[in-house]
Amino acid sequence: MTNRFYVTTPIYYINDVPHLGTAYTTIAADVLARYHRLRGDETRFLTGTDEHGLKIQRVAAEQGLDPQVYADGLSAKFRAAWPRLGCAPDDFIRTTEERHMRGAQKLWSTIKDAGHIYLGHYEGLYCVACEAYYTEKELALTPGLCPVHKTPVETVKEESYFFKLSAFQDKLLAYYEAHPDFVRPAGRFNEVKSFVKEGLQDLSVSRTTFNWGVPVPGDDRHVMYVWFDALSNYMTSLSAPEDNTRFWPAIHFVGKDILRFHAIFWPAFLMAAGIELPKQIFAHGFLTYCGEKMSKTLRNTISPVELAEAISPTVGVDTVRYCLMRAIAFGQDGDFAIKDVLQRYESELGNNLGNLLNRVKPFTKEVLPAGEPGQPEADLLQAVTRTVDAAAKAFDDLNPTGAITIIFEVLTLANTYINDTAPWIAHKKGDLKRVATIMSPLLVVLEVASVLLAPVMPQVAARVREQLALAPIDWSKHEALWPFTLPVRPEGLVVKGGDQLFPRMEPEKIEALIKAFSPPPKSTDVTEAAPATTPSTTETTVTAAPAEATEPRVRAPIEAMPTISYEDFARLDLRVGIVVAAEKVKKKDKLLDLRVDTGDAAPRRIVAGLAAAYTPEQILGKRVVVLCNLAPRDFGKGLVSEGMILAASDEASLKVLGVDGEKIAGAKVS
RNA sequence: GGGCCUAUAGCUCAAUUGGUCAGAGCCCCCGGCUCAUAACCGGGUUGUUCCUGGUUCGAGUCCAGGUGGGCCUACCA
Repeated sequence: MTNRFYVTTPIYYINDVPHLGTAYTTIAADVLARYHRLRGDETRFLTGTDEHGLKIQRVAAEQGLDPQVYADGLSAKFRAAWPRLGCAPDDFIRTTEERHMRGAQKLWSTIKDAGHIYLGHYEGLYCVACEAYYTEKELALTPGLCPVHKTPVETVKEESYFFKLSAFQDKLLAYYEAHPDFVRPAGRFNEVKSFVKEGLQDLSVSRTTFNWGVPVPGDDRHVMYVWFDALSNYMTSLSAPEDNTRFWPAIHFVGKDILRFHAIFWPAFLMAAGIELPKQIFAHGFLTYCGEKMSKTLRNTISPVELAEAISPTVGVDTVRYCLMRAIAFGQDGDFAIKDVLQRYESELGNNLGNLLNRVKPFTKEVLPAGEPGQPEADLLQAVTRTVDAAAKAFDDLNPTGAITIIFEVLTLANTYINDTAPWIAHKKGDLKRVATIMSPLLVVLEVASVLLAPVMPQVAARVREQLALAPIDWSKHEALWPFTLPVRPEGLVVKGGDQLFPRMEPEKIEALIKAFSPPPKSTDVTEAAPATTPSTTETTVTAAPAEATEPRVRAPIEAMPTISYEDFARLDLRVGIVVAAEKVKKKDKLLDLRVDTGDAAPRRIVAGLAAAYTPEQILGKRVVVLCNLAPRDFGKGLVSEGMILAASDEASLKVLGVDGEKIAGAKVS
């Protein structure tokens, strides 16, 4: 029986460029796909691009382009990037392709016919960049602005189709229970489970506010929600141009940020359609680069392709692939640092692997008749056999990091073996038979390593084999390793040799690489904006969100709101208030429970989301501006707020409005 | 607030279901070798396994509580 292996990456949204993060996912998928090909498994590796959505439609319009033309250009960048990183997907799907749109519509119709999609209404504040609605509550700290993008949200009311996600809560939990490896690593699975246990709401799965998407079957006014559209790619790729549905179910590689869509929404869609669920969803960790979070600037600056080409035109790509797989335990967060890459290039790849090949060459110019293997030879061959099994087991367990570690251990053993057997002594004596005996297992080590490392470093593997005069790797099935049989080299075979695989870098080159691929200095535009300020008088306030600080600060365009009359304004009962009591609300991180004297008979209670910006002590006694005739708001447990304290906010902080001088409580504000 | 993950040598990380002196690489020191990319091999130094309790014949591993770091989620008039 043929084993099948179907691995997918997310389809990448084309408003971004291919960067280290997406490269990591894609390379990991490629490594596993290559491994399974070697095993002779029928293998399919899918990646692609997600091209629909309001955001693309708008940007294209701004540039005066047809959205399809715009998408064509960006998608092509992704398609071109992967081969340059040694990745060879079997299919590259685009959500704007006819075959995908047809397939997504078919999935939709199946789910609708089964009664799991219904027509309703959705009203809310929408962020174009997120493709998501926000509740007003979610925007309290940044009124009118998306908390993620800091751009204005838009009030949108639309008719919408809904998916009955709520109906699948129990079925999902039951499925999770029955399939303990459905999501890996286990910790991530726990997160998914607890999210589902907290309750699922029906999901709005269509939009009418734009038309750059897959039309809803039978209702052209609607296009599908991007996630419905996007997730279906894993199936639609299998149906066209030829029938590959036998590959289903897939293993989905995803970043942990989009795990929820893959581990909850997607399985629910599939259940609704009566389709088998994915075999597994593997959430890998996030990378930092040289210890820094992946900010927008970093993403744009640090190009994995350019790094690979700068390291070496021949083995740079494989070096990057190797380091990504080796340095970061697959599934965990990790750091990718240029210094670490150069270190591993020299030490592990150069000294260990490259040098091993090099020191074998002088004794194996031609394969000569060998004598009976002694104990050291037998031991080394034993180790090789064990390595093949152990490495395969690691790869099978989606643990490329472990596989690499195991393979390099046998290389160290081989180096030890040469030291111990000292072939140069026999060589000097002219005992060529002894030399051949010693060399024989070393050639086995290198040959086996060339196959085992091929998934990670296909180019390097090819070069090793070329130098050893071995046939190229058979990517449809490399028979010799599984089950493992000792390779026999024909006597008289001339070993080609060749250049060093990983030539030592000049110190100048190392320095230049470190310089070129170090993270750019952090943006200091905030201080630059105030040139008159000398450093000594600069405030040393600790800003609240260090993660955001690394992002370039782009001032969001202020969208003018509709004009109102004076009468409208006069309806606001605005007064000066004095905070006379303040305490934190228990169990609510951001809420302060305040008593404010607004000139009424008694201080009024106001619950305000200010705790992130003010401690009770800081706010106590402050003169603030209060909107007094706002409808009361109940926070539950008897917490009723009878007004609102005006505050100004930007992405950095939140400050209440004050009053100059000593105005009395209750003074009118207009 | 609810939840998840994580903490092991100077650095990066390992330690099958609780079971022999807690290991490896890098760095550093000493020695060996000279085929090889000043490479290779051997030896050595470094640990309160974050803290406090508990279960057990036995805990890095399990339990409870705490601390640091990361993340998911909720409240935000």
